[in-house]
Amino acid sequence: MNVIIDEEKIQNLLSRGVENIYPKRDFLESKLKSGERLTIYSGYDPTAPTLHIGHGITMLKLREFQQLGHRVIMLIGDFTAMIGDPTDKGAARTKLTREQVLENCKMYQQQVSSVLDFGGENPVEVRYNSEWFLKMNFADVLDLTSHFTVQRMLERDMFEKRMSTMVVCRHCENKFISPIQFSKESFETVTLKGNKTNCPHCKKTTGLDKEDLVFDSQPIYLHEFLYPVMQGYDSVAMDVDGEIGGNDQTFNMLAGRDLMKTLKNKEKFVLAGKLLTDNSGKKMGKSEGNMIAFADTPEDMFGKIMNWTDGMIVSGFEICTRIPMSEVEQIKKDLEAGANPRDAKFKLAYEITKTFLGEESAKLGQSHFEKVIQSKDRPDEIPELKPVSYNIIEVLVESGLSTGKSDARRAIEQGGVKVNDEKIEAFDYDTKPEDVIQKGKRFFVKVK
RNA sequence: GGGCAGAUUCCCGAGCGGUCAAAGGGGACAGACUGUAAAUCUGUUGGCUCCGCCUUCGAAGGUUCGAAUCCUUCUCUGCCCA
Repeated sequence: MNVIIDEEKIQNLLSRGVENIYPKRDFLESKLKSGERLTIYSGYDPTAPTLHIGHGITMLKLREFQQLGHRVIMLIGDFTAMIGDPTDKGAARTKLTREQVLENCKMYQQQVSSVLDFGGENPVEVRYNSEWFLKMNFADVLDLTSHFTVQRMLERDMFEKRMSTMVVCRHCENKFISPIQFSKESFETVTLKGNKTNCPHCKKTTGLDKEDLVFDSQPIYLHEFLYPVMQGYDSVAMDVDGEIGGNDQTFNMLAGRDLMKTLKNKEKFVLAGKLLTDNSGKKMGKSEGNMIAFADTPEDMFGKIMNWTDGMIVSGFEICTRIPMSEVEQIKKDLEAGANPRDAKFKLAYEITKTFLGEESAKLGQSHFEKVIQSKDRPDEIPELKPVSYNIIEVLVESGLSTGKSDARRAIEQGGVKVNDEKIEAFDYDTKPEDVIQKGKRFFVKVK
Protein backbone atom coordinates (compact mmCIF):
# COMPACT_ATOMS: atom_id res chain seq x y z
CA MET A 1 0.00 0.00 0.00
CA ASN A 2 1.46 3.29 -1.05
CA VAL A 3 1.06 6.39 0.99
CA ILE A 4 -0.81 9.13 -0.78
CA ILE A 5 0.51 12.65 -0.56
CA ASP A 6 -2.28 14.88 -1.66
CA GLU A 7 -2.01 18.47 -0.53
CA GLU A 8 -5.74 19.06 -0.31
CA LYS A 9 -6.47 15.84 1.56
CA ILE A 10 -3.67 16.48 3.98
CA GLN A 11 -4.87 20.00 4.69
CA ASN A 12 -8.34 18.67 5.27
CA LEU A 13 -7.04 15.99 7.61
CA LEU A 14 -5.08 18.57 9.56
CA SER A 15 -7.89 21.05 9.99
CA ARG A 16 -11.35 19.59 9.72
CA GLY A 17 -12.85 19.02 13.14
CA VAL A 18 -9.44 19.36 14.72
CA GLU A 19 -9.12 21.19 18.00
CA ASN A 20 -5.42 20.73 18.57
CA ILE A 21 -2.40 18.86 17.32
CA TYR A 22 0.56 18.09 19.56
CA PRO A 23 3.43 18.81 19.55
CA LYS A 24 2.36 21.09 16.72
CA ARG A 25 0.57 21.05 13.43
CA ASP A 26 3.72 21.49 11.34
CA PHE A 27 5.20 18.36 12.85
CA LEU A 28 2.36 16.17 11.66
CA GLU A 29 2.13 17.98 8.35
CA SER A 30 5.73 17.25 7.46
CA LYS A 31 5.31 13.63 8.53
CA LEU A 32 2.30 13.23 6.31
CA LYS A 33 4.18 14.75 3.39
CA SER A 34 7.29 12.69 3.93
CA GLY A 35 5.66 9.63 2.42
CA GLU A 36 6.40 7.59 5.50
CA ARG A 37 3.65 5.15 6.40
CA LEU A 38 2.41 6.12 9.83
CA THR A 39 0.79 3.92 12.43
CA ILE A 40 -2.10 5.58 14.15
CA TYR A 41 -4.72 4.43 16.57
CA SER A 42 -7.75 5.39 18.58
CA GLY A 43 -8.99 3.52 21.63
CA TYR A 44 -12.51 2.38 22.43
CA ASP A 45 -13.79 1.08 25.73
CA PRO A 46 -16.09 -1.90 25.30
CA THR A 47 -17.93 -1.24 28.56
CA ALA A 48 -20.84 0.47 26.85
CA PRO A 49 -23.28 -1.77 25.03
CA THR A 50 -22.96 0.20 21.82
CA LEU A 51 -20.71 2.72 20.19
CA HIS A 52 -22.04 6.23 19.75
CA ILE A 53 -21.49 9.23 17.58
CA GLY A 54 -18.62 10.46 19.75
CA HIS A 55 -16.72 7.36 18.73
CA GLY A 56 -17.90 7.88 15.19
CA ILE A 57 -16.26 11.28 15.03
CA THR A 58 -12.80 9.88 15.72
CA MET A 59 -13.46 7.05 13.30
CA LEU A 60 -14.10 9.50 10.51
CA LYS A 61 -10.68 10.94 11.24
CA LEU A 62 -9.14 7.47 11.29
CA ARG A 63 -10.71 6.81 7.94
CA GLU A 64 -8.95 9.82 6.48
CA PHE A 65 -5.66 8.30 7.57
CA GLN A 66 -6.69 4.95 6.20
CA GLN A 67 -7.57 6.44 2.84
CA LEU A 68 -4.16 8.06 2.66
CA GLY A 69 -2.64 4.62 3.07
CA HIS A 70 -1.53 4.79 6.67
CA ARG A 71 -1.77 1.92 9.09
CA VAL A 72 -4.82 2.32 11.30
CA ILE A 73 -5.48 0.44 14.52
CA MET A 74 -8.76 0.28 16.35
CA LEU A 75 -7.84 -0.53 19.92
CA ILE A 76 -10.35 -2.19 22.18
CA GLY A 77 -9.78 -1.49 25.86
CA ASP A 78 -10.92 -4.93 26.89
CA PHE A 79 -8.56 -5.08 29.86
CA THR A 80 -10.34 -2.19 31.54
CA ALA A 81 -13.69 -3.74 30.76
CA MET A 82 -12.72 -7.02 32.34
CA ILE A 83 -11.68 -5.33 35.55
CA GLY A 84 -14.76 -3.15 35.71
CA ASP A 85 -14.76 0.38 36.98
CA PRO A 86 -15.18 0.40 40.75
CA THR A 87 -15.98 4.11 40.79
CA ASP A 88 -19.51 3.29 39.86
CA LYS A 89 -20.32 1.64 43.16
CA GLY A 90 -24.04 1.45 42.54
CA ALA A 91 -23.63 -0.60 39.43
CA ALA A 92 -22.07 -3.61 41.11
CA ARG A 93 -18.92 -3.70 39.00
CA THR A 94 -19.90 -4.89 35.60
CA LYS A 95 -17.23 -7.43 34.92
CA LEU A 96 -17.24 -8.77 31.44
CA THR A 97 -15.75 -12.07 30.49
CA ARG A 98 -13.34 -12.28 27.64
CA GLU A 99 -16.04 -13.98 25.57
CA GLN A 100 -18.52 -11.18 26.18
CA VAL A 101 -15.94 -8.61 25.24
CA LEU A 102 -15.13 -10.43 22.04
CA GLU A 103 -18.82 -10.69 21.30
CA ASN A 104 -19.28 -6.96 21.88
CA CYS A 105 -16.37 -6.22 19.67
CA LYS A 106 -17.75 -8.28 16.83
CA MET A 107 -20.88 -6.18 17.07
CA TYR A 108 -18.83 -3.01 17.17
CA GLN A 109 -17.08 -4.01 14.03
CA GLN A 110 -20.39 -4.61 12.33
CA GLN A 111 -21.76 -1.32 13.58
CA VAL A 112 -18.87 0.74 12.27
CA SER A 113 -18.29 -1.08 9.02
CA SER A 114 -20.01 1.75 7.17
CA VAL A 115 -17.32 4.11 8.43
CA LEU A 116 -14.17 2.04 8.69
CA ASP A 117 -12.99 -0.51 6.20
CA PHE A 118 -11.94 -3.81 7.75
CA GLY A 119 -11.16 -5.42 4.42
CA GLY A 120 -9.49 -4.41 1.21
CA GLU A 121 -5.87 -3.45 0.63
CA ASN A 122 -5.37 -1.48 3.78
CA PRO A 123 -7.72 -2.88 6.40
CA VAL A 124 -8.14 -1.42 9.85
CA GLU A 125 -6.45 -3.63 12.41
CA VAL A 126 -8.27 -4.49 15.61
CA ARG A 127 -6.22 -5.00 18.74
CA TYR A 128 -6.94 -5.55 22.41
CA ASN A 129 -4.99 -4.02 25.24
CA SER A 130 -5.30 -7.14 27.38
CA GLU A 131 -2.62 -8.44 25.04
CA TRP A 132 0.03 -6.53 26.98
CA PHE A 133 -1.63 -5.70 30.27
CA LEU A 134 -2.36 -9.30 31.21
CA LYS A 135 1.35 -9.98 30.99
CA MET A 136 2.35 -7.21 33.37
CA ASN A 137 3.08 -7.83 37.02
CA PHE A 138 3.08 -5.41 39.89
CA ALA A 139 6.74 -4.55 39.47
CA ASP A 140 6.09 -3.61 35.87
CA VAL A 141 3.25 -1.39 36.98
CA LEU A 142 5.40 0.35 39.56
CA ASP A 143 8.09 0.86 37.01
CA LEU A 144 5.58 2.40 34.66
CA THR A 145 4.10 4.73 37.26
CA SER A 146 7.54 6.00 38.18
CA HIS A 147 7.52 8.01 34.98
CA PHE A 148 4.69 10.18 36.20
CA THR A 149 4.38 12.61 39.04
CA VAL A 150 1.37 13.28 41.18
CA GLN A 151 1.61 16.96 40.30
CA ARG A 152 1.39 16.09 36.65
CA MET A 153 -1.70 14.02 37.26
CA LEU A 154 -3.27 16.75 39.31
CA GLU A 155 -2.91 19.14 36.41
CA ARG A 156 -5.67 17.36 34.70
CA ASP A 157 -8.65 19.61 34.49
CA MET A 158 -11.00 16.93 35.69
CA PHE A 159 -8.95 16.24 38.79
CA GLU A 160 -8.27 19.89 39.40
CA LYS A 161 -11.96 20.65 39.40
CA ARG A 162 -12.55 17.98 41.96
CA MET A 163 -10.43 19.59 44.65
CA SER A 164 -10.56 23.30 44.21
CA THR A 165 -11.88 26.62 45.32
CA MET A 166 -14.59 27.42 42.83
CA VAL A 167 -16.24 30.70 41.98
CA VAL A 168 -19.95 30.84 41.35
CA CYS A 169 -20.74 33.48 38.75
CA ARG A 170 -23.21 36.09 39.98
CA HIS A 171 -24.81 36.35 36.57
CA CYS A 172 -25.13 32.88 35.16
CA GLU A 173 -24.34 30.75 38.22
CA ASN A 174 -21.67 28.93 36.27
CA LYS A 175 -19.08 27.31 38.53
CA PHE A 176 -15.47 27.69 37.54
CA ILE A 177 -12.04 27.38 39.12
CA SER A 178 -11.07 30.41 41.12
CA PRO A 179 -7.95 32.28 39.99
CA ILE A 180 -6.91 32.28 43.62
CA GLN A 181 -6.82 28.96 45.40
CA PHE A 182 -7.12 28.35 49.12
CA SER A 183 -6.61 25.46 51.41
CA LYS A 184 -9.67 24.38 53.31
CA GLU A 185 -8.39 26.15 56.40
CA SER A 186 -7.59 29.50 54.87
CA PHE A 187 -10.77 29.28 52.89
CA GLU A 188 -12.73 29.80 56.10
CA THR A 189 -11.08 33.09 56.84
CA VAL A 190 -10.67 34.41 53.33
CA THR A 191 -11.41 38.09 52.71
CA LEU A 192 -11.29 39.16 49.11
CA LYS A 193 -13.80 41.96 49.11
CA GLY A 194 -13.62 43.99 45.94
CA ASN A 195 -11.66 41.46 43.90
CA LYS A 196 -13.09 40.73 40.51
CA THR A 197 -12.70 38.12 37.82
CA ASN A 198 -14.37 37.23 34.55
CA CYS A 199 -16.68 34.31 34.14
CA PRO A 200 -15.45 32.08 31.31
CA HIS A 201 -19.01 31.21 30.44
CA CYS A 202 -20.94 34.47 30.21
CA LYS A 203 -17.83 36.69 30.09
CA LYS A 204 -19.25 39.11 32.62
CA THR A 205 -17.31 40.42 35.57
CA THR A 206 -18.13 38.73 38.81
CA GLY A 207 -16.97 39.15 42.38
CA LEU A 208 -14.57 37.10 44.44
CA ASP A 209 -16.06 37.84 47.81
CA LYS A 210 -16.39 35.08 50.34
CA GLU A 211 -20.02 34.57 49.33
CA ASP A 212 -19.02 33.87 45.74
CA LEU A 213 -16.67 31.04 46.59
CA VAL A 214 -17.29 27.41 47.31
CA PHE A 215 -14.83 24.73 48.20
CA ASP A 216 -15.62 21.73 46.15
CA SER A 217 -14.00 18.41 46.76
CA GLN A 218 -14.96 15.12 45.33
CA PRO A 219 -13.23 11.77 45.64
CA ILE A 220 -10.42 10.98 43.25
CA TYR A 221 -9.63 7.29 43.39
CA LEU A 222 -6.13 6.04 42.99
CA HIS A 223 -7.00 3.87 40.05
CA GLU A 224 -8.27 6.93 38.23
CA PHE A 225 -4.69 8.13 38.25
CA LEU A 226 -3.77 4.86 36.63
CA TYR A 227 -6.02 5.21 33.64
CA PRO A 228 -3.89 7.85 31.94
CA VAL A 229 -0.88 5.64 32.65
CA MET A 230 -2.52 2.63 31.09
CA GLN A 231 -3.71 4.54 28.09
CA GLY A 232 -0.25 5.95 27.75
CA TYR A 233 1.26 2.50 27.74
CA ASP A 234 -1.01 1.42 24.91
CA SER A 235 0.93 3.75 22.65
CA VAL A 236 4.21 2.24 23.73
CA ALA A 237 3.06 -1.34 23.39
CA MET A 238 1.90 -0.79 19.84
CA ASP A 239 4.75 1.52 19.00
CA VAL A 240 2.47 3.96 17.23
CA ASP A 241 3.29 7.25 15.57
CA GLY A 242 0.16 8.97 16.69
CA GLU A 243 -3.16 8.85 18.44
CA ILE A 244 -6.57 10.32 17.74
CA GLY A 245 -9.23 11.13 20.27
CA GLY A 246 -11.73 13.70 21.39
CA ASN A 247 -10.50 16.87 22.98
CA ASP A 248 -11.58 15.53 26.37
CA GLN A 249 -9.01 12.77 25.95
CA THR A 250 -6.13 15.18 25.47
CA PHE A 251 -4.61 14.58 28.86
CA ASN A 252 -4.59 10.82 28.52
CA MET A 253 -3.23 11.01 25.02
CA LEU A 254 -0.47 13.34 26.12
CA ALA A 255 0.43 10.92 28.89
CA GLY A 256 1.18 8.46 26.12
CA ARG A 257 3.22 11.09 24.33
CA ASP A 258 5.38 11.62 27.40
CA LEU A 259 5.82 7.92 27.94
CA MET A 260 6.75 7.39 24.33
CA LYS A 261 9.44 10.03 24.59
CA THR A 262 10.83 8.61 27.79
CA LEU A 263 10.78 4.93 26.93
CA LYS A 264 11.28 4.93 23.19
CA ASN A 265 12.65 8.36 22.48
CA LYS A 266 9.98 8.82 19.87
CA GLU A 267 7.85 11.86 19.15
CA LYS A 268 4.28 10.68 19.11
CA PHE A 269 1.76 13.08 17.70
CA VAL A 270 -1.63 13.60 19.24
CA LEU A 271 -4.64 14.78 17.33
CA ALA A 272 -7.40 16.09 19.55
CA GLY A 273 -10.73 16.38 17.80
CA LYS A 274 -13.33 19.03 18.39
CA LEU A 275 -16.28 18.04 20.48
CA LEU A 276 -19.80 18.57 19.38
CA THR A 277 -20.90 21.93 20.79
CA ASP A 278 -23.48 24.57 20.57
CA ASN A 279 -21.98 27.64 18.88
CA SER A 280 -22.32 29.60 22.09
CA GLY A 281 -20.07 26.97 23.64
CA LYS A 282 -22.98 26.08 25.84
CA LYS A 283 -24.21 22.58 26.40
CA MET A 284 -22.52 19.88 24.38
CA GLY A 285 -25.01 17.14 23.77
CA LYS A 286 -27.57 17.06 26.52
CA SER A 287 -27.81 13.97 28.66
CA GLU A 288 -26.48 10.58 27.63
CA GLY A 289 -30.02 9.59 26.84
CA ASN A 290 -29.90 11.77 23.79
CA MET A 291 -26.63 10.36 22.63
CA ILE A 292 -26.79 9.04 19.14
CA ALA A 293 -25.81 5.39 19.05
CA PHE A 294 -24.76 3.25 16.14
CA ALA A 295 -27.42 0.78 17.22
CA ASP A 296 -30.20 3.36 16.89
CA THR A 297 -32.86 2.75 14.32
CA PRO A 298 -32.62 5.08 11.33
CA GLU A 299 -35.82 6.78 12.49
CA ASP A 300 -34.43 7.44 15.94
CA MET A 301 -31.10 8.67 14.68
CA PHE A 302 -32.69 11.06 12.23
CA GLY A 303 -35.12 12.31 14.86
CA LYS A 304 -32.49 12.79 17.52
CA ILE A 305 -30.48 14.97 15.21
CA MET A 306 -33.54 17.04 14.38
CA ASN A 307 -33.80 17.48 18.13
CA TRP A 308 -30.41 19.17 18.35
CA THR A 309 -30.46 22.85 19.08
CA ASP A 310 -29.98 25.08 16.06
CA GLY A 311 -26.59 26.22 17.26
CA MET A 312 -25.11 22.78 16.71
CA ILE A 313 -25.83 22.64 13.01
CA VAL A 314 -22.60 24.04 11.61
CA SER A 315 -20.42 22.22 14.08
CA GLY A 316 -22.33 19.04 13.33
CA PHE A 317 -21.64 19.33 9.61
CA GLU A 318 -17.97 19.93 10.19
CA ILE A 319 -17.22 17.08 12.51
CA CYS A 320 -19.90 14.45 11.95
CA THR A 321 -20.12 14.46 8.17
CA ARG A 322 -17.69 14.62 5.30
CA ILE A 323 -19.53 16.86 2.91
CA PRO A 324 -17.01 19.35 1.48
CA MET A 325 -16.05 22.19 3.78
CA SER A 326 -16.94 24.67 1.04
CA GLU A 327 -20.53 23.49 1.34
CA VAL A 328 -20.40 23.74 5.09
CA GLU A 329 -19.19 27.33 4.78
CA GLN A 330 -22.07 28.05 2.43
CA ILE A 331 -24.58 26.61 4.87
CA LYS A 332 -23.09 28.72 7.62
CA LYS A 333 -23.44 31.85 5.50
CA ASP A 334 -26.99 30.99 4.56
CA LEU A 335 -27.92 30.52 8.17
CA GLU A 336 -26.38 33.83 9.11
CA ALA A 337 -28.35 35.43 6.30
CA GLY A 338 -31.54 34.11 7.85
CA ALA A 339 -32.13 30.81 6.10
CA ASN A 340 -34.50 28.46 7.84
CA PRO A 341 -32.39 26.35 10.22
CA ARG A 342 -34.85 23.52 9.87
CA ASP A 343 -33.80 22.89 6.29
CA ALA A 344 -30.13 22.86 7.21
CA LYS A 345 -30.83 20.52 10.10
CA PHE A 346 -32.79 18.32 7.78
CA LYS A 347 -29.78 17.95 5.52
CA LEU A 348 -27.56 17.39 8.54
CA ALA A 349 -29.77 14.61 9.84
CA TYR A 350 -29.73 13.00 6.43
CA GLU A 351 -25.96 13.23 6.06
CA ILE A 352 -25.16 11.90 9.51
CA THR A 353 -27.56 9.01 9.20
CA LYS A 354 -26.06 8.25 5.80
CA THR A 355 -22.53 8.36 7.17
CA PHE A 356 -23.19 6.00 10.05
CA LEU A 357 -26.00 3.77 8.83
CA GLY A 358 -25.87 4.08 5.07
CA GLU A 359 -27.87 5.81 2.37
CA GLU A 360 -30.90 3.50 2.59
CA SER A 361 -31.30 4.20 6.29
CA ALA A 362 -31.00 7.91 5.73
CA LYS A 363 -33.85 7.80 3.26
CA LEU A 364 -35.90 5.72 5.65
CA GLY A 365 -35.26 8.10 8.53
CA GLN A 366 -36.15 11.07 6.42
CA SER A 367 -39.42 9.69 5.08
CA HIS A 368 -40.43 8.61 8.56
CA PHE A 369 -39.77 12.07 9.87
CA GLU A 370 -41.66 13.75 7.06
CA LYS A 371 -44.57 11.46 7.51
CA VAL A 372 -44.91 11.16 11.24
CA ILE A 373 -43.63 14.46 12.50
CA GLN A 374 -44.20 16.96 9.77
CA SER A 375 -47.56 15.83 8.52
CA LYS A 376 -48.46 14.26 11.86
CA ASP A 377 -49.25 10.99 10.19
CA ARG A 378 -48.77 7.56 11.68
CA PRO A 379 -45.54 5.72 11.11
CA ASP A 380 -45.45 2.77 8.72
CA GLU A 381 -44.68 0.29 11.38
CA ILE A 382 -46.44 0.43 14.69
CA PRO A 383 -45.50 -2.01 17.42
CA GLU A 384 -48.30 -4.42 18.17
CA LEU A 385 -49.45 -5.72 21.49
CA LYS A 386 -51.88 -8.36 22.61
CA PRO A 387 -52.78 -6.99 26.02
CA VAL A 388 -54.02 -8.89 29.01
CA SER A 389 -56.61 -6.24 29.69
CA TYR A 390 -58.04 -3.91 27.07
CA ASN A 391 -58.53 -1.05 29.52
CA ILE A 392 -56.72 2.03 28.22
CA ILE A 393 -54.59 2.43 31.32
CA GLU A 394 -53.58 -1.22 31.37
CA VAL A 395 -52.65 -1.05 27.71
CA LEU A 396 -50.52 2.05 28.21
CA VAL A 397 -48.64 0.40 31.06
CA GLU A 398 -48.25 -2.99 29.41
CA SER A 399 -46.98 -1.50 26.18
CA GLY A 400 -44.37 0.48 28.07
CA LEU A 401 -45.74 3.78 26.82
CA SER A 402 -46.28 4.73 30.46
CA THR A 403 -44.08 3.82 33.40
CA GLY A 404 -46.98 3.11 35.71
CA LYS A 405 -50.68 3.53 36.16
CA SER A 406 -50.29 6.95 37.76
CA ASP A 407 -48.20 8.01 34.82
CA ALA A 408 -50.82 6.71 32.40
CA ARG A 409 -53.61 8.55 34.20
CA ARG A 410 -51.59 11.74 34.09
CA ALA A 411 -51.03 11.43 30.37
CA ILE A 412 -54.78 11.06 29.85
CA GLU A 413 -55.55 14.00 32.14
CA GLN A 414 -53.17 16.16 30.14
CA GLY A 415 -54.85 15.25 26.90
CA GLY A 416 -51.86 13.35 25.61
CA VAL A 417 -53.56 10.09 24.76
CA LYS A 418 -55.47 9.33 21.58
CA VAL A 419 -57.16 6.21 20.29
CA ASN A 420 -57.65 6.19 16.52
CA ASP A 421 -56.94 9.95 16.57
CA GLU A 422 -59.70 10.63 19.12
CA LYS A 423 -58.63 12.21 22.37
CA ILE A 424 -59.43 10.00 25.36
CA GLU A 425 -60.66 11.51 28.60
CA ALA A 426 -62.10 8.62 30.58
CA PHE A 427 -59.82 6.36 32.64
CA ASP A 428 -62.15 3.41 32.11
CA TYR A 429 -62.07 3.58 28.33
CA ASP A 430 -61.77 0.13 26.77
CA THR A 431 -59.81 -0.41 23.61
CA LYS A 432 -60.70 -2.91 20.91
CA PRO A 433 -58.47 -5.06 18.72
CA GLU A 434 -57.04 -3.07 15.80
CA ASP A 435 -57.21 0.20 17.76
CA VAL A 436 -54.16 2.43 17.43
CA ILE A 437 -53.18 4.08 20.67
CA GLN A 438 -51.03 7.19 20.59
CA LYS A 439 -49.28 8.84 23.53
CA GLY A 440 -47.99 12.30 22.87
CA LYS A 441 -46.67 12.98 19.42
CA ARG A 442 -44.40 10.10 18.78
CA PHE A 443 -45.36 6.99 20.68
CA PHE A 444 -47.74 4.50 19.12
CA VAL A 445 -48.97 1.01 19.82
CA LYS A 446 -51.54 -1.11 18.06
CA VAL A 447 -53.78 -3.45 20.03
CA LYS A 448 -54.25 -6.94 18.61
C1' G B 1 -4.04 6.95 63.86
C1' G B 2 -6.77 11.66 65.97
C1' G B 3 -10.43 15.69 65.25
C1' C B 4 -14.50 17.76 62.41
C1' A B 5 -18.26 17.68 58.60
C1' G B 6 -21.52 14.96 55.42
C1' A B 7 -24.73 10.73 52.93
C1' U B 8 -31.98 13.40 50.63
C1' U B 9 -36.43 11.35 45.55
C1' C B 10 -33.61 9.89 37.89
C1' C B 11 -29.21 13.77 38.71
C1' C B 12 -27.58 18.32 41.41
C1' G B 13 -29.24 20.35 45.77
C1' A B 14 -32.71 22.69 50.05
C1' G B 15 -35.00 20.86 54.50
C1' C B 16 -32.93 19.78 60.39
C1' G B 17 -39.30 16.87 65.50
C1' G B 18 -45.42 17.63 63.17
C1' U B 19 -48.23 22.14 58.06
C1' C B 20 -42.82 16.78 54.07
C1' A B 21 -44.08 12.61 48.94
C1' A B 22 -40.14 16.59 50.81
C1' A B 23 -38.25 23.88 48.05
C1' G B 24 -35.21 25.18 43.67
C1' G B 25 -32.59 23.71 39.28
C1' G B 26 -31.46 19.94 35.52
C1' G B 27 -33.49 15.92 32.93
C1' A B 28 -37.91 13.42 31.32
C1' C B 29 -43.09 13.46 29.87
C1' A B 30 -47.55 16.30 28.33
C1' G B 31 -50.04 20.89 26.44
C1' A B 32 -49.82 25.68 23.72
C1' C B 33 -47.21 27.96 20.02
C1' U B 34 -43.86 27.23 15.85
C1' G B 35 -39.53 26.78 11.36
C1' U B 36 -39.02 20.66 13.67
C1' A B 37 -39.26 16.28 18.15
C1' A B 38 -35.40 23.56 18.05
C1' A B 39 -36.40 28.06 21.05
C1' U B 40 -40.19 30.09 24.27
C1' C B 41 -44.34 29.65 27.65
C1' U B 42 -47.54 26.38 30.81
C1' G B 43 -48.46 21.87 33.40
C1' U B 44 -46.84 17.06 35.36
C1' U B 45 -42.80 14.26 37.47
C1' G B 46 -42.70 7.61 44.10
C1' G B 47 -46.75 3.87 43.94
C1' C B 48 -51.81 2.48 44.36
C1' U B 49 -57.98 -0.05 44.75
C1' C B 50 -56.34 8.24 44.11
C1' C B 51 -60.96 13.45 48.15
C1' G B 52 -57.87 8.24 51.06
C1' C B 53 -53.98 4.62 51.66
C1' C B 54 -48.92 2.45 51.10
C1' U B 55 -43.44 2.84 50.39
C1' U B 56 -39.17 6.47 50.15
C1' C B 57 -34.55 10.83 52.73
C1' G B 58 -26.84 5.64 53.24
C1' A B 59 -27.99 0.57 56.55
C1' A B 60 -29.78 -1.53 61.08
C1' G B 61 -31.70 -0.57 65.76
C1' G B 62 -33.74 3.05 69.53
C1' U B 63 -36.29 7.65 71.79
C1' U B 64 -41.20 9.98 70.85
C1' C B 65 -48.34 10.35 70.24
C1' G B 66 -45.29 11.60 65.86
C1' A B 67 -38.57 11.34 62.83
C1' A B 68 -35.58 12.94 56.49
C1' U B 69 -34.95 15.77 61.00
C1' C B 70 -32.95 13.45 67.93
C1' C B 71 -29.76 9.04 70.01
C1' U B 72 -26.64 4.35 69.16
C1' U B 73 -23.91 1.14 66.06
C1' C B 74 -22.36 0.13 61.17
C1' U B 75 -20.97 1.35 55.89
C1' C B 76 -19.18 5.09 52.64
C1' U B 77 -17.18 10.10 51.53
C1' G B 78 -14.87 15.06 52.22
C1' C B 79 -11.79 18.43 55.15
C1' C B 80 -7.97 19.35 58.83
C1' C B 81 -3.89 17.41 62.03
C1' A B 82 -0.28 13.54 62.14
